[in-house]
Amino acid sequence: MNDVARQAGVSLKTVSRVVNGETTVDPALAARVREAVASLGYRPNLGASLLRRADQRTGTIGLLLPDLVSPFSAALHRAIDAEVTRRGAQVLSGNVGHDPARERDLAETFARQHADGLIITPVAARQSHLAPDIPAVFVDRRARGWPADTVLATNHAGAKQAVEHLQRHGHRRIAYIGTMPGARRHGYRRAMAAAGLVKVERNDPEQALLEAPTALFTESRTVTVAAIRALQAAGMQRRVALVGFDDFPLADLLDPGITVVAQDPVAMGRAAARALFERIAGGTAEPRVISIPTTLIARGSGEVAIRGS
Amino acid sequence: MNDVARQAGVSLKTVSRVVNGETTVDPALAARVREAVASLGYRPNLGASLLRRADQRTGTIGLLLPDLVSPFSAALHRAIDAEVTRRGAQVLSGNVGHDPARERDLAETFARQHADGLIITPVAARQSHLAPDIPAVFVDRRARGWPADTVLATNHAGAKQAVEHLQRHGHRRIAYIGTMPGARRHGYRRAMAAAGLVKVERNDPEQALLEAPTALFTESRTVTVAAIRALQAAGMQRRVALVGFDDFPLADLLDPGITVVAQDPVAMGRAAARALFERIAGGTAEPRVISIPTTLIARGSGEVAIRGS
DNA sequence: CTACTGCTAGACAACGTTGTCTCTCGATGT
DNA sequence: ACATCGAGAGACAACGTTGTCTAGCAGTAG
Repeated sequence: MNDVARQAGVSLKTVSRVVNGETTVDPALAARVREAVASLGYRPNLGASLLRRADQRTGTIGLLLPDLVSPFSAALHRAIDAEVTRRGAQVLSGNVGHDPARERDLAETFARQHADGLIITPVAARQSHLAPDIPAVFVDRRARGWPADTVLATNHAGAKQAVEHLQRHGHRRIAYIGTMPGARRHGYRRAMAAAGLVKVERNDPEQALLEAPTALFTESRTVTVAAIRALQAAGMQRRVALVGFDDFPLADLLDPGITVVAQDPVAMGRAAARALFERIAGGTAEPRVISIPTTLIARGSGEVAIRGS
Repeated sequence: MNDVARQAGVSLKTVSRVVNGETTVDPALAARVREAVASLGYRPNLGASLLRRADQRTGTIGLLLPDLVSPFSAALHRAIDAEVTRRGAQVLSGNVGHDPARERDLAETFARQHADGLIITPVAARQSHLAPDIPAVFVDRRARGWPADTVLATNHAGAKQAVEHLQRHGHRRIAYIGTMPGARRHGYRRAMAAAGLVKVERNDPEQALLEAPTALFTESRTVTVAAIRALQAAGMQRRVALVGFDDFPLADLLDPGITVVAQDPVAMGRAAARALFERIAGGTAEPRVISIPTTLIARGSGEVAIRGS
């Protein structure tokens, strides 16, 4: 900035004024300054600026996601990005990859980079490591040890709806496939108990098929795909019904099309971004949970007829 | 830092030493300092540190991708992330979304945040806007106006291989579907010309099918999926052959499985990260192009028998 | 017992920027 | 003609940190 001032023949402070778009500068001087800025390739030092400045905003939002490859995360990212960009800020994202240490490191990095706020799908056991002075919003999972707005799909209701859908199609031996505790599993249990049916819960489709179920309900996209493979390998894709939690691309092009409980990542992302901007603006309301409804999309695999045994 | 020094009863500089892990501090003092740091929730100011510091490294790599939703980008991101993390640095990524202005803004942001380097899939017409003092590596596309290492798939050879594969299966009316100029289209033309066949190039599968081709070669995943839909809609998925450029999840579960020319995003990401670290370390070799081979994966759609017409 | 060495810890300046204060100069009102 | 005012521009300090220099002190050799 010194060099710019020298080349433009003005004081340091005047350069600062021009760079910051203050109006109390003679247009002729301002032009000279801008010219010097361009010719020297001057770039303001964010750190120094932040150091001195009162308003600490950087226009940057940090996004921490556990899995970049998942279409759900990707859609969420895109929705958040759209909403944040619409408000003139930027999203920088980091890949946590289910590693608690990386969640901590990345959050720390964003904090040091003076992100205005964070949107996080928590993977660590507790989130108490987060910087207390940076607003955060959680999405897709609940956090622990750090009260903040949380955006969730209606996991329990969605799972219940999926199982009831299978029950309506006559299924009574419905297996749950998945490895996580949580609302989806709980929704399955609730629906099965309500109908007086025996619960069958397994970690993977191969194990589940040993129990001769007539229908499968899968906890997540990964498991759904594993189940499709297992059914195709056994040639049973038209004999055993399948409903998966979480939609995915090409689900409609498979044969049969895969019936899913679709989340709404666009609405979730938008809600998360909005909640975050409210916090950044100084909102101090009690932390709340925002629920985004799921939708059952019937495509065939969830409606295969039950075999007379 | 002042507060920490006061609480620990030491000087400012000693706190600095402890925070930076210098060894010339009495262990007892260091322990007092660390305790004070923890109890006050002190977080060093990156900006101020960078301001004073000689070594300007931040351990941060910026990644600019055009499309988060594409499995190729996601895989690339993951591979880069793995390689960068392995070297103790972090990746922060931004979604450019095919918008040249956002490419510029995000690159600018990363520059201001003192990223050590950038990995970019260029979308803008020219990359001359990039900060000259920050090493950059391009991946998946060539840049213009900014010489740097570039990692590319063997697009020309891959396309040629795909078309030759179809020719070997007896196809003579092979349509190219895609909208971009470039090496893939050029590879198609080369292979067709070499076999003395008539080129049919169209923007979308519906138009291409009007020409009654016996085989389709699609330029990218998006187009491949559109072609699958079109073929299924017309019930022709077993009569018209299809080879797509770029692999995608579930390609093997479709019926027929989709034959593709697979890129190797893992190798590409790793190569890009390695090239970048060489530049960061001060490598000044002539910019080079690193080619990563593609592989044809036969799954059925590219091998459907040609109908005796 | 003195001079020297080695090591720890503090004082001070400087990094690049901006908030505040002050100065200059021309315009306005009486 | 004189006092007053406002707008534009510069001087200066301060933000939080670290590189450099120096002071203090204990241990060691002569």
